[in-house]
Amino acid sequence: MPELPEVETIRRGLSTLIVGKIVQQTHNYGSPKSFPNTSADVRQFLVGAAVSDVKRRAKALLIELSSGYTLVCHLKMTGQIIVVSDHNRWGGGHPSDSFIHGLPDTTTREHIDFTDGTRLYFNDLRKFGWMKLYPTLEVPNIDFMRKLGPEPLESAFSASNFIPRVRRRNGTSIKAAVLDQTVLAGVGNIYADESLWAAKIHPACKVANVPDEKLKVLLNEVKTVMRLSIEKGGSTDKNYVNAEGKKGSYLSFAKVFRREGQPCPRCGTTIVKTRVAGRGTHLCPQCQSL
DNA sequence: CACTTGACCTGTCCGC
DNA sequence: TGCGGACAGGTCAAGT
Repeated sequence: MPELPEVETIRRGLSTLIVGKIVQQTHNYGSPKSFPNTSADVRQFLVGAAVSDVKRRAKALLIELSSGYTLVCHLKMTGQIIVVSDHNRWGGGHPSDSFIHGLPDTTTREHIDFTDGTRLYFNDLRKFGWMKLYPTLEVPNIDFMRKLGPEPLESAFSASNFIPRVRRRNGTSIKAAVLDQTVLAGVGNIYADESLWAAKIHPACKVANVPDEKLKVLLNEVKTVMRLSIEKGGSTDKNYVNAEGKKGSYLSFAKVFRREGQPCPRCGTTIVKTRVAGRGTHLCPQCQSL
């Protein structure tokens, strides 16, 4: 569920909450793999290191350390990263911050303690997410990173760059192509549906049948939708929260996602939910004809 | 090679 | 009420 806007929201939170803090210890809650303290020789680059920066690439968080290592985190579907300060931990927090008061909970996989008493929780109900240490210089070369397409919000990523990339997937549906992280990075199911609706393209339409002009519109809509969502703190469908444990409000601005049975905001036709590219897909059958 | 489907997990919701 | 099954959707591996 965390897509680009959600991960970017977490990144912004982390950069104010943990940059400059020093790792004191880590604790694993019995999760078998994919966590940094499974190997002592790697863990030495975590404990004692200061957080120097927090970056994002696609849907991955990059927590850079003064040791020359980077903690790379992918939240997949249900991952959360929540930072709790001493202030909250000892009862000074706001009563509405129930996530914070309930931690750790049954979904907690790992926590990292900083020397000032701040604690970072990595929660993941479905255990698809991972957190791994890599030498910072090698991060761009790890398999997951090398295959990624451009960041949609980089101004240099224009239609002239996007169109040939999508055309490599001419044989598949436009939705599958937009979800393909090698075409462009960071779009997931929510923002694929939203941007295809905005561009008036049927998600099941073959890429080959979408004219360049429409692909150009689509890229612009992807950018617009992503920017709005970041502004709204991302989408909370079920369990996404930001680094302070708070929900995002983008879904109240969504036009089709999770709105099956409701009228299309553009033409009033009832929004339907179908299956495209193996995913639940929301669309307006009037605006988005095949 | 290009593309699609299933696996990875666990909680929730729906129908019987 | 309880139970089984479908579903949620990011990414990789396996299958067509």
